[in-house]
Amino acid sequence: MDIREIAKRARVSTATVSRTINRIPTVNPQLAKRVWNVVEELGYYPNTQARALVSGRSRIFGLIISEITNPFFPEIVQVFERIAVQHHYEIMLTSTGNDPTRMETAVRRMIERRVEGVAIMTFGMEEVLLEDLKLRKVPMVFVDVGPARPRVSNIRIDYLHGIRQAVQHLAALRHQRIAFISGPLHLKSAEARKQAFLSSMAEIGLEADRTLVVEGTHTIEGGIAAFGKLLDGPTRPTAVLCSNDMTAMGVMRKAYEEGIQIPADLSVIGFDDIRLAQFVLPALTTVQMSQAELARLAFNALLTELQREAPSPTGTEYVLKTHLVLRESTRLVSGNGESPRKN
Amino acid sequence: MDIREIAKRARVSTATVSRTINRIPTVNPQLAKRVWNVVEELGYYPNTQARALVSGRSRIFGLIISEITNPFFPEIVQVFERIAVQHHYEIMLTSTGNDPTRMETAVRRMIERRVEGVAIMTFGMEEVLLEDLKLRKVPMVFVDVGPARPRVSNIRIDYLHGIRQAVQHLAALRHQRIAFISGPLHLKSAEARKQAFLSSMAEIGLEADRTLVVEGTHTIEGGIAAFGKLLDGPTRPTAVLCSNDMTAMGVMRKAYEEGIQIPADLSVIGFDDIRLAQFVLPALTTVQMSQAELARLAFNALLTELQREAPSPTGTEYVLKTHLVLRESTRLVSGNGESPRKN
DNA sequence: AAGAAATGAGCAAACGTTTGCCAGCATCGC
DNA sequence: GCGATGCTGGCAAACGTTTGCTCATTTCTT
Repeated sequence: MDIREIAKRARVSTATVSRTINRIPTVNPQLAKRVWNVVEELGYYPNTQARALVSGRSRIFGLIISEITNPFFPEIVQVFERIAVQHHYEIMLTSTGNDPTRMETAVRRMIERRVEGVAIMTFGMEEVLLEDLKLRKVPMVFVDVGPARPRVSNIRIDYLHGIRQAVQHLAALRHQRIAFISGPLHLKSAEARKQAFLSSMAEIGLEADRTLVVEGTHTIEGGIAAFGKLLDGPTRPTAVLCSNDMTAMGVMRKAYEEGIQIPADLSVIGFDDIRLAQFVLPALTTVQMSQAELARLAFNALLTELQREAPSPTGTEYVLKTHLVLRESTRLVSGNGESPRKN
Repeated sequence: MDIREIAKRARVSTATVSRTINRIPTVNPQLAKRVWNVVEELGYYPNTQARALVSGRSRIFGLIISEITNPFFPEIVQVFERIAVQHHYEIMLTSTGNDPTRMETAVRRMIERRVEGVAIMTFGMEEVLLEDLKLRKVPMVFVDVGPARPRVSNIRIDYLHGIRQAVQHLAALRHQRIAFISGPLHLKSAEARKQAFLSSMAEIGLEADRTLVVEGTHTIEGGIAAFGKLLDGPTRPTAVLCSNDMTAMGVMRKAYEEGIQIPADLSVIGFDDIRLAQFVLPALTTVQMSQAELARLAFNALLTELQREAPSPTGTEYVLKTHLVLRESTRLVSGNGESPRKN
């Protein structure tokens, strides 16, 4: 059941049917009515691939994330999808697990489907893999890569704002031995968060003890391991700031196992503010980076680039702010703030 | 840069290029080599929409879930996607939030993209909305709807097995006042779980106190509310079995607020075994329903139906077993098991 | 050695739309 | 009343593939 069938039954040409369906205003309302009736009656749905083929527009955006099972991402997906649908776009989703091979095949599949743009929400991926997309002049949007380039936008996260708030909050609660568990440091974003921590500490005259800065993996397991390392280290922190909420959950888990009470014995702050953060016990004080806003920015970046006639020579940069949200996992440092000895 | 370009440069016909790319064995290896070289050199990627148009196969499966932000679903999506890619399928994902309108537009979009099949992993959706898909003879797979029909498969979840284990586990720990927080009862699957609970109780001669069976919403918030109702009720449970893990997390949250210790004062069991269940504090004893397995079953159901020449008149039914996994949130009933009075 | 069968490659017709161009007709200005 | 000007709607050519046929060439059969 195609457009010709409709045309025949409505006694018009296929051109008119096409124009009717696309709501092109030049068609006589009476004819349009005839067409719509037939469309209705037959339950006709236009074939998107034919449309895409001739119009050269697939109406698909690619969305690359690192792991859908990481609670940080579903919200991004949700919002991105919702906006996409509103704009009559479909989204092609892949989680690459930060595996270059999967990344590569994902890019290939996207090109084959002729995506009109792709959002790479993976927080620091080897850009080499995206060469093919650049070649084909597909608009892209990254988060946290260097300066934007023609046709590729960048969303810069203002880590400093939120992390500085977190550090000062901790300082206000008289914490001095503040630990930081970073993400995997080969990710630019992880490095940036760490730097933000370091400079926030310096700013208020607290020296960041080297042994209190350890690397995690942005996972619960990583948090458990990292906090274990901290506990085994020479000085025990009274507070720990984590590079993401999953890591913080790992810390909480490990603390639970070791009989360390949060927030009585230890304050912990997360990063991201995933929805779960508010339901964890105790609810997690964390630095919010709005996933919804991120998704919105990314989609708009793509759309904007698409309707720009000449690509701006420099590309556009967007900024997303972060800020602290207070909940239950931080408290005034206990005792005199002296280092409790390990047993 | 299309297939004609390749053909010209390799001095063959487009037909040969097409056959080469599709690895049709009748083409002379020498020609094939020439073709591949040009393909390589030019970085040619075939246009999927053109392919789909002429071949009549979109190589897309629809995947409908209720809410991607519900931690139960990402794993399904992940596994489903992975298998799909292996089979050179793309997936078109939508979360409907159980909203009929969104469901409707989702179905429409899927038909327009000419999906070859759709998996409805939504645990009980009004089937009316899928009429259009049935009309077009698109294979479908449901979970927990009635008997399978031609072209639509059904995955039946064997709730009884796991829930019976859970109830007996609780009974073995001397619990008598066992509460049950169901899902929203308009969902068939929620109803089925409740029935499984009731019959499991009956089986071991425990009467299920009516005031101990309350309805939740399959969310944390619902769990909080439901457990609140339980606490306000005439008899306090010593254990509560939840219709999903989110609900259980709500119960844990509320218990935390009320100063009720888990598992010391209250045992709680979840359902689903989402990954988070093992990281919650204390780790949640729960009935596992493997999301990976579910995804696998669904994909295979679709694929099988697709390569069946004549649709089996009856449709196929698959079964997914559930079973209890023991963790930290259950314990021998405290005290004498007598009802502690509310204060 | 000659005809039959098998093999391999090309021609061209689809697939279901959109859209540039043209023609028919009505309207308008004078 | 007649030519010029606008509107509408139709014709047909794309879009980039796949694939049924056909035909030339090679290999087999006897």
